Amino acid sequence: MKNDLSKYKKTAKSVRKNQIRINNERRILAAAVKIFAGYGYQGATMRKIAEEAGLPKANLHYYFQTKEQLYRQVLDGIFKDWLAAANTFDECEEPVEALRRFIETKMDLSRKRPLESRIWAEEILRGAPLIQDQLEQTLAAWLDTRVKRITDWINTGTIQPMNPRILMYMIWAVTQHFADFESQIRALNQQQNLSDEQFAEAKKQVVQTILKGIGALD
Amino acid sequence: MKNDLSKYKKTAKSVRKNQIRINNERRILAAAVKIFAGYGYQGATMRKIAEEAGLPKANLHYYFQTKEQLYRQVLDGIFKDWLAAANTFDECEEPVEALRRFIETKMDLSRKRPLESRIWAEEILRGAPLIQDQLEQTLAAWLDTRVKRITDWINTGTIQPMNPRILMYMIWAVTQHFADFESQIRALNQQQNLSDEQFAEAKKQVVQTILKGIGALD
DNA sequence: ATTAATCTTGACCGTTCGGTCAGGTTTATT
DNA sequence: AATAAACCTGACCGAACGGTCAAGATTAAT
Repeated sequence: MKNDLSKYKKTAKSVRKNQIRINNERRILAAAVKIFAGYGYQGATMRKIAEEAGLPKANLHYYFQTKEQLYRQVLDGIFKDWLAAANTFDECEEPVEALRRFIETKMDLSRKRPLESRIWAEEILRGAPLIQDQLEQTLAAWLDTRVKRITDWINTGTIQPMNPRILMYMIWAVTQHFADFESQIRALNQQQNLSDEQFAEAKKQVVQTILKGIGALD
Repeated sequence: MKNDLSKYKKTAKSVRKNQIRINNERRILAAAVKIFAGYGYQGATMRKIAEEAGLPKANLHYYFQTKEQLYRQVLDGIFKDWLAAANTFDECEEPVEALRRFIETKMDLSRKRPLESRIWAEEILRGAPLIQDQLEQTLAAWLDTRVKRITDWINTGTIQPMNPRILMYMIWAVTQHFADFESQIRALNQQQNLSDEQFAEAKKQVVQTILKGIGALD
């Protein structure tokens, strides 16, 4: 039980004590993101993560009992970031601006955190063995409320009739593509990652195409 | 050299002889597609593939020397199918119809061959270590000629100005999403895969949104 | 019927994997 | 200064991996 956290009561003592733990957990998680993104869950090894973190392998198991637990914490962090970004959808009452902000935020997330996007994508690709619950509950609930909002817009004639779920799938697909398929895009762009200018152009065109595609522009 | 194929000269003899080989290679490749799609390259094991094919593991190594060679052949087959489907882009002179057919064919491919799409996606996700050459050469050349066609349409005022590459990325992203993220879509659809009707609706909306989005409709 | 080529397979091999553990070191508390 | 809690880590373990091989079975050619 050397790893049992329940003994940490909220005293000044434990708060200070936690500094080492917090620090090392952060290092390990950052290394895990890199390695899981680069090799996949099965391809990633505790040794590679330990090397990346600059710690002996046994030390990883002191903070995270198993590889799967470490991976779960990585996934949790990604999901939280994703939800935070996705909630930009609610910042605006007006459909065009709400969708524009949502798409732009998702594009920015793909640009800034491609590793996390790839880890998520691989998990889904493998059938979401570890995150099915989150998908069926948290994500499904998130989607349901946004579908209702879009349905309201349709019913009030603000935007044209469509299936809101399919719209959301399209937005997710396109925005995440720039992170998940980065290596393919690079190969098709003279072996160069998209420059900031190219990415800005892509972002603009994606927003424009989708908004115009659902009849929210013109 | 028990696996050297160079000894097969084009005689009646070798043609008949090959029947067993052809048959077993097909079985193994079909099993490999299932296992690679379900577990990823690293997660797939020769034992699992052997079980799926109903053959002893050593027999796999008789037909395919290494796991990597087997995987390469799977990728080759996928790439050929992909190119064949993609060439529907050229069947029509007129932009709306050409794009519509292309999108629909890609959607059908995602519906009928989701496993292959997932294997391809995972390979790209991992940085395309084995298919970089194909991407940089064959796929880049394919894309270049289609970009030229779209540019012609733009220059003649048939469709509105845009970056054709980004359009193609969007089409790939959206169409492949229905195969690659199938498990996520299922989780958001009452744990049910899209029915034929739902998929047909998605296909229609995807075509409609993209074509309208680039100003090719109305 | 004989021979040769091809195909089949259980048993085995070296390597690497995730994970464990005893015992030492550092840090915090009294 | 003494004690306890937390942290650290080299060495080790059983299991599973990709791959090999010798020897037998099957098929085709003569």
